[in-house]
Amino acid sequence: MPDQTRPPGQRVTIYDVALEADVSPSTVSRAFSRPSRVNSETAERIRQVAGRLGYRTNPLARALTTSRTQMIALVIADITNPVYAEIVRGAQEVAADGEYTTVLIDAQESDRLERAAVERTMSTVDGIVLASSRMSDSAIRMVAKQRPVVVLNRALADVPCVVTDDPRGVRRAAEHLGELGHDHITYVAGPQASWPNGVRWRSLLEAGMELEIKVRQIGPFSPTMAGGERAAQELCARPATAVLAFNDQMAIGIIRGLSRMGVNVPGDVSVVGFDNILAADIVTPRLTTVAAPLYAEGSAATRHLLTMIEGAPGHTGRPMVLPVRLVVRDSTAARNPSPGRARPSWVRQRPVPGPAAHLP
Amino acid sequence: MPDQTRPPGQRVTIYDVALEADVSPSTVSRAFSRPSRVNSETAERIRQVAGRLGYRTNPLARALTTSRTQMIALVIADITNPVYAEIVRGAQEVAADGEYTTVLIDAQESDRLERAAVERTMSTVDGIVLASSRMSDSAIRMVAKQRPVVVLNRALADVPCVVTDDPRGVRRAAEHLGELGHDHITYVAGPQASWPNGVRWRSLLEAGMELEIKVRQIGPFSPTMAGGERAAQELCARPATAVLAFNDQMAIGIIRGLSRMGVNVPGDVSVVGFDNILAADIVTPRLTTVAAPLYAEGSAATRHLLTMIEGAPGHTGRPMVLPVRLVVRDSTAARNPSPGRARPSWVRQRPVPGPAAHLP
DNA sequence: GCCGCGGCGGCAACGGGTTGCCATGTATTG
DNA sequence: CAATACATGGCAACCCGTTGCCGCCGCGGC
Repeated sequence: MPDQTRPPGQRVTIYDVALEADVSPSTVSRAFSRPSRVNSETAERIRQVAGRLGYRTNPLARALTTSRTQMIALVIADITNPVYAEIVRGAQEVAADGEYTTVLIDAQESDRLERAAVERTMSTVDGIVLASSRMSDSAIRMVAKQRPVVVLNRALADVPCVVTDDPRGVRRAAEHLGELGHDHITYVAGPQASWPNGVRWRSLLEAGMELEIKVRQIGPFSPTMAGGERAAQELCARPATAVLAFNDQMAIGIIRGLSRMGVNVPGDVSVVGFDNILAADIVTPRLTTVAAPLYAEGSAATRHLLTMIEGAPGHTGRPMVLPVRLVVRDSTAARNPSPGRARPSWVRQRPVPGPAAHLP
Repeated sequence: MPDQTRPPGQRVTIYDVALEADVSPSTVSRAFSRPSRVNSETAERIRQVAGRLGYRTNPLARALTTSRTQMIALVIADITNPVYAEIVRGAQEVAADGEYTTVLIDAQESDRLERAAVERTMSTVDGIVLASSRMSDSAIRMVAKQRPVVVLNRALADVPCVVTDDPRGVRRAAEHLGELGHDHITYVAGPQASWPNGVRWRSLLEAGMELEIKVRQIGPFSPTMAGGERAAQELCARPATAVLAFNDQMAIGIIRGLSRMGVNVPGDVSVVGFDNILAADIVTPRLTTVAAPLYAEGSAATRHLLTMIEGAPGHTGRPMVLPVRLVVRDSTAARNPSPGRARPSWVRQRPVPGPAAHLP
């Protein structure tokens, strides 16, 4: 009886338990991984002994043969962006329920960093959720070939996807602005590598067509408050009465930038954001925005991933689309009539006509 | 020559490489893990073959013998709280530099959840950073006995700690309010399980003593905007002209709650927060707050952890303390003179005297 | 010519579970 | 009562690297 109270400083293994419970190591193993495969009394006894000895199965050793680590990776574009907090929550909730641990990877808006991190982590996890990936389609497919992958906020053939109904959100925003008398909407673009950015712009184009509202695009800008403030400057050069921003952070930056330059929101310009982050409710004026079901995005994607890991085919047909809704607050208002002037009253510089400029 | 182009669908192992390079598996292993131990030409040849075959060493198998997974865990109290974003950034930066992957765990402000997650993850990681842990001291020590641990935002004997100079921050805030004519400061407490919460209150007590400012405490409240709004209600029952909140989110909630009730900030009440989150700069009025070096906290803690993992003793003497600074913005102002009245002008209810009430 | 030593590579024993297959004993069936 | 099926448990191989130790070889020293 070598291990009376506890083996010295070592970890307790199935061998220790086996010795103590007077069975073979394989039986101990089975008592935990395939309880039906062992007599229930024996199993109970083993569990008792294991509990007494403080045995915990070593996940690495298990993973070595089963190649299942019970870990999934969640890759997000920018942890600094509050939208991801809720997504992470949703994902972790589902993962924890399924006894999975989540490895969070912050890509810092960098294609390169993201690839490197994914590369490094891939072999250690059972599956990957790519939330707002900045990688190329081909890179994603490459990854998907080696591990179960679910892509969030991006549609991609042959890979399971979860997206939000951005076209509908944009449409609702456009309708809202149209009802307020705006006949021209400026889209302030976010990162080109962002898939929703393209969708939102194209949806606006389409909505503009149907609703007979003129649209144009400026940008791209960084999807942050600073990016929004830069956009505000450009907005002065090419004035507008209604702005749809790629996301809330930019929208807030735009409001701040505009205010600093003496432009009144929503008096002179209406601003609509995207995401409905917490801060949208605390800026002045409170931000009208398209709300996405963040938590649901994270949980849906993860749930889907887990079923794939469990062996389900991972239907790659149509992407799963989650509903959005327009939250109307105080940053949008009826268009300033500015009688007798085609351009809003706050224009000081000569408006620059023509299509939007694109930064390199 | 069994594996011409590539073995069917299997992973490439050192055995495949060994066969192809005509050496023994151990030599392949050494070529990667101890290059000096093998002839440089042989090593080069092995590397060539490995490259051609697409060999990647399996981190799990390696971990099994070396018991080093190249992963660390970072446990945070609430991913919804933006302070942690920067901390995570700092930690991940350092970790990535050292070729470590970060497992992020969100404790959701729950002692129980945190313990469970740590328990589950502990055996898979080489070390743990506990940022604002809600666990008990003894639970933390238990964990620290099994793995290298660095604690952030909490001081604890026998465990390496990184903290911010909150006493100094509180002191500066008190001085600032004192200079504005406030002779009474109300501390709005956050979670009791939060270590800094205690420190901040005690520091305020002390500062009040020295500066001859009366202090009291209300709460605890949840460290969120909602918690702040609840606090605002209580503030109406026990009015104050100067408030120090546990953190920025609560401070923002307080401002909103007060505003809604017709109380002017900073006209009637000055509010100071803690952390300097991004939103502090976008509320109206912009929030005066004690700024902590978030990024540095994360990176310092992680750096320390990595040295411990590399075998350094992990000096457990004094905790490492990081400087803070007071950022004065618009939520603090000279005390409303309210001539002829001892209580601020907005008091409608009879003030309740005596020490602060504690919620259970 | 013999000995010692350093460089290099291989053998084999791990690490801690998992699992296919077989042996035993008991229950069921004809 | 024989034959078959099933429930249990053990054996041993395996997952994929890592590493202690040993052997071989060539070289320099005495």
